[in-house]
Order: sequence, then structure tokens, then C-alpha cells
Amino acid sequence: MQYSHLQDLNQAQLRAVEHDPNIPLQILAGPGSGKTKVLTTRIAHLISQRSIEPSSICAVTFTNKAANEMRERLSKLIGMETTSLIRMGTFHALCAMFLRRHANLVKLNGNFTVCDSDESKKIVSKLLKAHRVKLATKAITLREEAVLSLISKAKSKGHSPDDVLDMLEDPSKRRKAQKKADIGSISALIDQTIATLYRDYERTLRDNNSLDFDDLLIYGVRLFRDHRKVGKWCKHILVDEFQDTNTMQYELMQHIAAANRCVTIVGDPDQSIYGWRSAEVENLQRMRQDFPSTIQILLEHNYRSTGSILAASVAIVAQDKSRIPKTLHTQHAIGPNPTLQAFPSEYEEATFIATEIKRLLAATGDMLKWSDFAVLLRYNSLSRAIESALQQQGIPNRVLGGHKFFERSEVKDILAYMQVIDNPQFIPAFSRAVNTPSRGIGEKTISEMLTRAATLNLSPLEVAERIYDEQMPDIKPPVRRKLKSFIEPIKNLRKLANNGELPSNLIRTLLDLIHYENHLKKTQPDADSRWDNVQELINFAREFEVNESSNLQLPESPLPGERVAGENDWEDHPDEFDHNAFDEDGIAEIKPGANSKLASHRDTPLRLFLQASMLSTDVQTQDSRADNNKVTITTCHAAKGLEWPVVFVPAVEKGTFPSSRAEDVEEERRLLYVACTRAQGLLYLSHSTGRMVSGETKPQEISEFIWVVKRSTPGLFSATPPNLSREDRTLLASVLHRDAPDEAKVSQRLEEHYRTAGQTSWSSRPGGSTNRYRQPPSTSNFMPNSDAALTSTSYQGNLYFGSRTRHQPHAFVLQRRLHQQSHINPVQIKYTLFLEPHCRRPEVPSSTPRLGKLYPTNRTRKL
DNA sequence: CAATGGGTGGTTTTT
DNA sequence: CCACCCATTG
Repeated sequence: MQYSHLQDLNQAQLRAVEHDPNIPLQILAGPGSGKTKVLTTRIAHLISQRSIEPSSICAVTFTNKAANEMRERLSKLIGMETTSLIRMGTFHALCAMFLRRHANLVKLNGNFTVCDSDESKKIVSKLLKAHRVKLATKAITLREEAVLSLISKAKSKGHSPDDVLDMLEDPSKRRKAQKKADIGSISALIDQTIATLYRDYERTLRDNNSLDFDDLLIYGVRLFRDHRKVGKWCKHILVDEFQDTNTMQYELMQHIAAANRCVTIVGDPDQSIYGWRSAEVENLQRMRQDFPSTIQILLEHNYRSTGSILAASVAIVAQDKSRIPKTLHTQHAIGPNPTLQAFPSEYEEATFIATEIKRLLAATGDMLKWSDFAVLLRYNSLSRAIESALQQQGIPNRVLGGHKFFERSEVKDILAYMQVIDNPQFIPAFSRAVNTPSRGIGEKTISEMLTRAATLNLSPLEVAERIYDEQMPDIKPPVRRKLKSFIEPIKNLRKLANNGELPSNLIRTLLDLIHYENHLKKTQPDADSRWDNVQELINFAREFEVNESSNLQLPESPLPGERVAGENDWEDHPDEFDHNAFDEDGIAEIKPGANSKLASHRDTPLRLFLQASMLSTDVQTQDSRADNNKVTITTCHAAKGLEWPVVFVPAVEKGTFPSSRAEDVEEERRLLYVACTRAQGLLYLSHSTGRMVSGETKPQEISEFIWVVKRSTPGLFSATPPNLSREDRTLLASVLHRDAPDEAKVSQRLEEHYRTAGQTSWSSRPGGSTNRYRQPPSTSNFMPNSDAALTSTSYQGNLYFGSRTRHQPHAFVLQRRLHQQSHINPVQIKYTLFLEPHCRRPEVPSSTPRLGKLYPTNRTRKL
């Protein structure tokens, strides 16, 4: 490795990079201490100085995004080709790819489908119905999410359904708290029910040839634990965000590292924010026990933030009494204090953020751009007011997270077809696809098919096919003919898929065969944007194909879904292979020779694509690729590991920070710490004294996290935004490693800003009351005036102000939706008006009908 | 039996 | 603004 890469490391970082690979290493890295840099440089070091094969290195990240970033950074250090050999990804993705390859070793089928939480929820919901009556008599209602979360917790700890049931039956094994509860009491009934649900849920998943996220880890542990060969390739494993690993992930690390026990982990207990997902900070301690020679290196030098941001952040987290005190230094100057402001409502708060962003652009003479700003929220639904305000002021923005791309119904429709083709046993996909678009196959018919499938031990798809092929009697209300438009496309696509057709082409063919675009137009008001999403899915597939196929040409490629160690190992050392490990169910005959053939059958591009789809959370849209100069709105959780020059954290209020549902208050405090430490140059905390909570404006108090700090150390925050003096600008530039802005430009932009502010920003108009936005003078507003454009034919229609979907962010444009239902009387027209409080005077395209009057509302209102 | 529309209630955080 | 439940209609 070139000297230059090591040159700009500090001493601690350098020690971490060059640390003896054979001695387990814990790097405890505070925020902004360059941990990713250390991790990547260490990997480069291992390869170039310690002669470790890239393909023997396993790098585990917490999210796909982090994996991609690491891949990018490494590419710059050691080149794309070498980088692509490293086995990199999330624990889930790594498990998934090894499980595909070695499915038979843990009695799975290679074509298992990864079940997402939506489908899990539906499964639980179905199972829950059987218990509902019994529970209702005791006035208990169990919500699916609650059940699922308990199941997930059990699974993350490695408790099987039997373990849980045993614990219930044998009171001596119970925890004390549970012991107190009388047997037969309500809580015992709940426990019993949940244990049963857990068992049935697992059974259902297996019947569906499916694994949920937790299963990927559980089966991964089994695979690596019971079949040492599978992990033999690993000479060094590096784990990022170690403080957020759960028990299963810890064990995975152990078993993958088993052969050489060469481990590097990076973590920061102060940033552990995933306890609710069964992450255990204790894993840091546990590692030191399990790997007794572990060395700790502390990275305490923060390169990211100004002194005042760091001081405020540390003051927040230091309130945690159980925290192990740690130091963090910064080389940067103090800089302007973080701002702490109160607003009367979320709208003023949001409006302030929007105008402040504009002001900062001006005040820095455009040294800052839109993408330098982030708004970090405790939860996604807080984004509405922010999005709305940014839209209002024409600030480009993007919401990260939120409802995920892959959870959108149009995307799920397409994926369901793909899943059915790949894994006909996966019932959720079958049930969805079989009647999309509507074929007149309803609930009853589907459940009849499912029952037949269960009793005959066939996949539901086979049942449908047999009915269609007349190999099986039809169902009472004849359904055979209706199945034609389902079975024919499936047969077609299946053939293509088995011949290794590219997923993108499969999707295109599918869209054609089932006339999906038509279906959207007929059924969805926002068909255009939904169709865009479908196109985006094709783009995702294309991108995937390009990346994947280039990797496939490499003999030992590491990317998710890629052919990995197992196969080559078997061929290299066939005698070493443990044949007993195979299960008894007939697949046992697989020999190294036969395997490659089978493998080629297994790893259809479709399957790899589906796996990637299920494991990736978000997708880069065409839009964001073309123009990513946008303000980021996202959750504090999703912001982990990222940084921005300017960060806003709104809603720092009781009930939000900490969340009223949070179990662990200290974790919430750390979450706020994580959010604050994302900021490089400027940090704005704000709270509102009133906030709309489920339709009702409720008074809000400032978060105790801040209140306590503010009281004990008053000087940490400033009550007004920084005026951004020349000195501030220079500091900002130095923190960001940018050139200081041109002074003439600053004054020119500022002048321009204040000249136009009054016009563009209606919030700054004088004389408004708090609720002026929610009760606008009705005369100055609009409402559809039906007739003009709408008279001619007969239809039902909806009019929307601002379909505020993330993938089509053109809010406040009037959209018209027409239902062609010619039998309906022409005069019968219905409108729905979605009007956000911010939407005062929407731009109405001239092509749409003129509007009469508006009924003041802050909610949906029908006319 | 299926489709559709209307009404309603409810949202932490994520692989 | 979704997902879900219900009533009505085809």
C-alpha cells in the first residue's frame, strides 16, 4: 500500500490499521473519528502488507448502504477488481448467499424466498385469527406487530419455539418476573398464545419454503457452526457497528472466524441504538471473554464537527449515568453554538428550517448547496410537515427511508410474480399474483386452492395449473377459465427464467403479458407515478445484472448471490468434504461433480435478483441519480454513519425524544447523540410547543434530554441562529475542507435573499396568527368547480391537491383521476381534497377546471 | 362470490 | 395516506 494512505492517519488510527491480524482487535471509535477510513485502510493493509487474499477477507457492515460506501472507498484504495473479491455485505446478505449455496446442509431448499416483514405480518395475522375468540373472552387483543416483535426477539436470542414452550411448561426455568404471574392468568395465556403462534409461524415459513430476516441469521449460524468447511475460506473477519450486533450475529462472527480467530471489530457503545432490535452492546465485553487476547484501540479524535457541536453532543450523552466516560477531542475551532429554538407549531418549525436553509445558502455565498443539509427525525411520519415546507419554498429534497421502494404495492405485485416463478411454494406471492390484475378470483377461491395444496402436498401454483390443465376438478364457481390469464404468463415466464433470462426482461415480458400498465391506469389514481416505480424496478434489475454479470466472469467473486468458497473448496479438496453432513432426504447424493450442474440451476439470475430485492431497503431512483443535490430528510437511525455540513433535528420534545413507546430511555438519549454528531458545521435543535398528534393539536414540552443540559450548562446552545459572520464562514469552510466563500458573492446573495424572502416565503409575512395556515380565508382559495372540463362523459373522479408521494414529489399540483364507469350518471362526481395545512394557494394547471371555493380544512375533506 | 367505494383508525426506529 | 372493515352492487 502506498505510503500516502497511511500518512494522513493519526497515531491511534495507524496502530489500528497495522495491528497484528492474528490478535483480535476492538477499535472503539467515537463519532467522526475516521472509523471507516481505518477499516478500509486496514483491509488494504491486510491485503498488501500481510498477504491475505482479498477473497479470504470478510467485511460485515450494518446496512447495504454502508457496504456500498465501503466498497467505493476500497475501490479507490486497492482498485475495483481486488475490492470485488472481498466478501462484503450485511450479516443477512452474507448468510443468504451462503445458504443458497449450501442449503442442503441445513435442510433447506436453495430456492427459498426471503420473507419480508409485510408478509410475516400477514402470516401472523392469519394465525392470530384462530386465537382471537379465545383471547376476546379475556378482553385481550394482540396486535400482529407485537407478536412479531416478540417472536423476533426470541429468534434473535436463539430461542426456538420449543425452547419457549419448555420455558412456559417448566416454571423453574422461568424468569422471576414471570414466576409471579399465576398460571392460567392473563399473562400466562398471552405467553402461551405467543409461544404457539411462534411455533405455527415457523411451521408456516418452512411450508412456504421461506426464511424471514431472523431465519437468515439462525440458519447461517447453523451452517457455519455445523459445517466448518463452509467458513474455511475466511482468514480475517471485520465487523463494523459492532455495538449493534445481536446474539445471532455475534455467534455468526464467532463461527466464521472459527478457523483463524482473526477478528477486527469497530464499535462505539455510545452509538448503540438498536437495542429494540435485540442488539446487545454486551457483545463488546463478550468478545473480550471469548477472545481473551483481544486488544482495544481507542479512536478519540473527532475530525468531523466543530468544538461547540461536539461539546453539546457530549453533554447530551454524558447524562447517561451508566455510560463509561470517554473523551473526544477535536482539532476544529469552537464555532457557532448549536441553535436551540422553540416554535408554536410544527408548521412554523418546518417553515423556519426551509427559510434558514435558503438563508444559509445565501449567507455562505453558495458555498453550501442543498445536499449539504439534512433534517433528522425521530420517526418517519414527522417528515410530512418538513417535506411540505420545503416543497412550498421550492427546495429540492428527498426522503430516505419512509415506505420503502420494495414495499410499494406496484413493486410487490411484480415481485410476487417473480417469486411465484422461482418458488411456487411461497403462498404470499401466489395469493397476491393470482388475482392481480383482478381476474375474479377471490378470497374463497384462493383459500380453496390453498387447502387443496395443503392436503395434496402440492404447491398452490401446481393446484392452479392442474385445475387449468383439467387434471383436477374445477372449483364450485368455475374458475378454470379465469386462471388462463394467470397460468399462461406464468408458464411462459418460467420457461424463460429457467433458461436464465435476465430479470429485467422477465419483468418487461410480464408487464406485457398481464397488461399491467393498463391495470394501473384503471385502478390507481396516481398510475403514472406507480408506473414510474415499475420502471425503476426494471432499472434496479438492469443495474443488478450489469454488476452481477461482470462479477460472474471472475472465478472467485464475492458479491451477494455470487458463487463463493464452497464449491471451489469441494473441487480443490474433495476428500475433505464431510459427506455425512448431508441430510437424509435424498439430496444427500449431491457430489462435488453434480453440484456444479445443480448450482447453475439454482443460481438463476432471477433468484439472485429476488434476493437482492428482498435484502435491499432502498433503491437509487433515476431522479436521484440525475440530480442528487437535494436536502436529505431521514430518521436518526438511518443517519448513523453519515454526516452533513448542516443538520436540523426538529421535534426534540417529550414523547418524541424519548419516544413515548421507548423501552430504554438511555438508548433514546444516545439516538439524539448520534443525530447531533452527524453535523459538521452547524446544528439546529428545535421543538414545538404544540404538535398535531393524530388529528389533534397537543401541547408539547421540550425534551428532558435537552432541558437538563440547558439548565446545567446554559452556554452550550444559542437561542438564535448564527449570523454567520466572516469568521464563522471561514471556520465552516475549514471544517468542510472547502474554499472560503467570496465576500462579494456573500453580500450579493444575502441582499438578493432578503429582497425576495418576503415574496417567496409567505411565512415571513407580518401579522399572521398561529393558525392562519389552518384556517385560510376561504375566498382566496380554490375548490373544484365541477362542470367545465368534467361534464362530457360519465365517470367518478377524485381530485387531489398534492399527492405527496416520495417518488413523485410534485406536491400541490392538482391531479385528476377518472374512473371510467360509463353506467354511472354523468352528474355524479365526487372529489377528494387532500390539503396540507401548508398548502395555501396551490398552483393549478390551466388545463384543470377552475375552482370555486375552499372549505377550510387541515384534513381530508369530501364534497 | 367478487369488486368497489366509503369510512375509519392509526404510524418508532430496520435487516 | 396506507391498510382494514363494512355495505352495496354486479
